[in-house]
Amino acid sequence: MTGYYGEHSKVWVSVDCIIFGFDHDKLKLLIGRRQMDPGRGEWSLYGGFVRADESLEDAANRVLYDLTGLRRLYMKQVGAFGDIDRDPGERVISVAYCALINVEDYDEKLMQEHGVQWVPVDDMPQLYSDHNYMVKKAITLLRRRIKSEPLSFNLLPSLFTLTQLQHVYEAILGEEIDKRNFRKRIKQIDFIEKTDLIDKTTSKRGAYLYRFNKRMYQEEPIFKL
Amino acid sequence: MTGYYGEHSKVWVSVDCIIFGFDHDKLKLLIGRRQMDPGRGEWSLYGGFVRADESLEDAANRVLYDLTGLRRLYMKQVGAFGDIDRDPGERVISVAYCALINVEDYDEKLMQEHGVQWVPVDDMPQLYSDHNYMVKKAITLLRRRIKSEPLSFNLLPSLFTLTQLQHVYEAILGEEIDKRNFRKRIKQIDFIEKTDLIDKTTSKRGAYLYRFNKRMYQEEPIFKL
DNA sequence: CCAAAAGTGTTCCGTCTACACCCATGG
DNA sequence: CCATGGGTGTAGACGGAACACTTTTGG
Repeated sequence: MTGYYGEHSKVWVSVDCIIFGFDHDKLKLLIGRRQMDPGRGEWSLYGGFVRADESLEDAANRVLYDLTGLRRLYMKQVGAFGDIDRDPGERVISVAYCALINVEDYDEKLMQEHGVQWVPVDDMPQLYSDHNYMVKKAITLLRRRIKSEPLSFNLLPSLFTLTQLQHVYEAILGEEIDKRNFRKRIKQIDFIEKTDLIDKTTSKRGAYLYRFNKRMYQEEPIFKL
Repeated sequence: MTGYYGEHSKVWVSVDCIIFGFDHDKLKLLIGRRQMDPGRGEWSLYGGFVRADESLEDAANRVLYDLTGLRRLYMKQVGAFGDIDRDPGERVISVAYCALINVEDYDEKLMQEHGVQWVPVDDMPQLYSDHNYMVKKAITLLRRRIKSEPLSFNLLPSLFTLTQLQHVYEAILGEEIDKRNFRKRIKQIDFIEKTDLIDKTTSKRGAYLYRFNKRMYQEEPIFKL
């Protein structure tokens, strides 16, 4: 290696994935027991080192795919975390990514293989290193973004009821929303389409199923809830 | 080094500083000619490598201090940039930080020593590597933040007129603001204090000077413009 | 027949926006 | 005395928040 920057010291760089799901009306986080030293056995986000031949996004996607078997998930960078002692073993700089997935898409078997599980975000254990801080930042980001970006659909099946959608907003924002006002606003959004399908799993009467029309949104990507 | 993570490859990590100033009613960016290979002579943000004994924030502060001689500047992380080929020399991951400074605080001599200068953000040259992209992200971030955080004062002297303040908002948001509506809103904010000093440099009549009371803001850090 | 979730409008209030003229002063 | 930037108020539009009852149906 006849590099330009040889005199400077290199560091390890990892990516950590903050994976949110939505289940039983709660926002949940996917964590597992750390399988390597240092910190073996502690609750931790799922992560991995960045390889020489991949970008940060690629690394995050690889880690996500490895864990979930899913591709093209919604993903956003939360930030870089670089305190010297953040990792108890070595100096490691980590770039955190936040991903949203529909829990139904996640195969239970894979989950057990990797030893990870869903925990409610408002009842989270202590995590390895600065992972709690990363999660906190990710949630702050989510709360800001959900009002101006159609994120919520990534947490739901492709067909969903308005009640479900409202619960997603309530879970992320951490506050109750008036049903009538909520539905009024949703009706004005033309890329949230009502189907004539009815879901009877949650009530006797049944509720109409809706769908997020991504194409239509992309033609005019304006969203304001 | 008997490390835990020995088998993984390390990478270079740098910080790049996106330094904004406000002058002549325009938002400006501090850039210079790159003094090292590769890319020597190209316009570039000011940056440096992260050392083994400093956090990312420390590194950014060191670079900022080295360049400006100023400490405790307003600074926010913009994000980590890690495309494989982003640096034409080697694989370098860079963490960008956005800083706001009052151009009057910046010694002209230091500026010349480092060969940097202020350029208007809406008339920026092509920059080294992905620096234009970083700047674009930083501006997007600024625009969002300026509505909910009292950032603008970092770009102004400690005493400023309401016209100056309005021009900061206009420069960052890129749109004109109605003078009367603007001043009405400012009056409701109690941590923006009117002094009985008058600035006569910009008009014959003179304009009252105002001051940002940081203490008062921190007691009740709510800001909404 | 009743429990449980789905669905539906109106009123009020506060906030944002548009808009034009007088003031003070230095040169 | 006039050119220049500083400073002020009001009316109408709009959007957000509060609020309660009817419908459907499986068990």
